[in-house]
Amino acid sequence: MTVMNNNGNLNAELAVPQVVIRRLPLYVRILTQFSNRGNQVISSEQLGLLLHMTPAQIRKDLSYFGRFGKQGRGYDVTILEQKLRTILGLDRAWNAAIIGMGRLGRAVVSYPGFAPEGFNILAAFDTNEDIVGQNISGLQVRSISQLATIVKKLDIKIGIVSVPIEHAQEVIDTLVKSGIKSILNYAPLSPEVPVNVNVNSIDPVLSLQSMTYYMK
Amino acid sequence: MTVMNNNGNLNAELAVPQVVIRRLPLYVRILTQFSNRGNQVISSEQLGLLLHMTPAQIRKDLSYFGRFGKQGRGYDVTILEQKLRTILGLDRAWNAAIIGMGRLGRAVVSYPGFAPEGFNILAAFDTNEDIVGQNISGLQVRSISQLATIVKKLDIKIGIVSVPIEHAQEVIDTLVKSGIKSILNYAPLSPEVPVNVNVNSIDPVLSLQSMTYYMK
DNA sequence: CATGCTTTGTGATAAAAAGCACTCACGCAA
DNA sequence: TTGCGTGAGTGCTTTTTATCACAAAGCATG
Repeated sequence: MTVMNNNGNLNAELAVPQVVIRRLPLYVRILTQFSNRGNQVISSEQLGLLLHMTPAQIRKDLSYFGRFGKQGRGYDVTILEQKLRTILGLDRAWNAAIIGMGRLGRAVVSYPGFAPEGFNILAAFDTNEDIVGQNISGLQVRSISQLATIVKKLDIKIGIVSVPIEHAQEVIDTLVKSGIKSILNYAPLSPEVPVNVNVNSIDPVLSLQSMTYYMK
Repeated sequence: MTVMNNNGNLNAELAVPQVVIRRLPLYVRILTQFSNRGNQVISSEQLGLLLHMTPAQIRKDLSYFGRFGKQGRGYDVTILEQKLRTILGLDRAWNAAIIGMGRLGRAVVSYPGFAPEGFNILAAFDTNEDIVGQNISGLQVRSISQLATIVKKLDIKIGIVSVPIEHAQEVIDTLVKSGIKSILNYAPLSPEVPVNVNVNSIDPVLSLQSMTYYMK
């Protein structure tokens, strides 16, 4: 794709806004459901209805990546799903390691939503020597000192942080040092990471704390 | 506060953007930490450093609610924290009920992050008659048929949904019918709710699925 | 194979959000 | 006191995001 950006530079690949990227998985999910119900074609209007967004936004979002629809008809559900999965890198499996095997960590590894989507937690770590060595949900808990080695050996690309807040930054630093570029963080802080590392935080308390604003 | 909005109408209360509301809990959290370390004053610059955002944005956000700082000095940590807690409605406790006491629900009720922030899960429900009646983490699991009664009796304002996706919409409808206006949803769907009901979804898979885009 | 209906793809426009930069309040020090 | 340095508050500008609206494309139907 050759584009001209607002500085007039040719061939500067137009970056896709992050908001758009964050919506693509929603589209994938709906397409999967829709296809499972036996539908072959879906319009941006139907998608919008299911996702509570305007059809125009969906069409715009998709137009960043190509022309997937047919005028007067809509999108082929299976094809669009496949295209989006490829764009997002969901056409392959990703290996993850989890650090922190306390209550939260145990809940995360036993959550059945990851594996069907191709996210495999292959290794578990902890700093507490009482926990290290235990077998939890089929995972042998290892010492954090082995992190870098195992990350390389098992081709782990994603780090999941489920340690208490006071150890979170330190653990994240260790993950970064071992070459991890993507971190799913369950600890309630805004971690410090290099710009080329991606952190996404799961924080239900923040969600509740903003909802209460509307409850008075 | 008397303001003139962009239609020229007087006395139309300027709505605070939702993005701003979603950032306030972050400020509260940092202020609490900062105060625990014995600091009495914080500048928008320091806050911005800790939260990875520009000082200007923080000042703008706060200016929606009043003038809390002192020029040449910064913000009194304790006072600002208290003001923000009041604005967000965090100066009181909120009662919640959880629906779905499977693996996920058990993990949620045993998560120790809610209570210290004033979110108390006072009741647990399930549809499965094998689970109803059990005592889990000190909560007697009740039948969903009792939801509306208990919501009233215990003054429950928040519903937490941790049922499998196939029951989620139905459970959310039940919550709405029983008068709940705020829902924390752990099921992977975009639920259908009336406009006056607020749903916030916790969805780690979506997070992972957008991170993979940047991992190729 | 024309006609009408539908729905995409996309420039243009509007709305929302973020950031800049300046004024002035405040505190401190001499 | 006065003068200086710092940092809040805010109007204005820029950037980003969302929406509009319409031309063109595809399908169905007769």
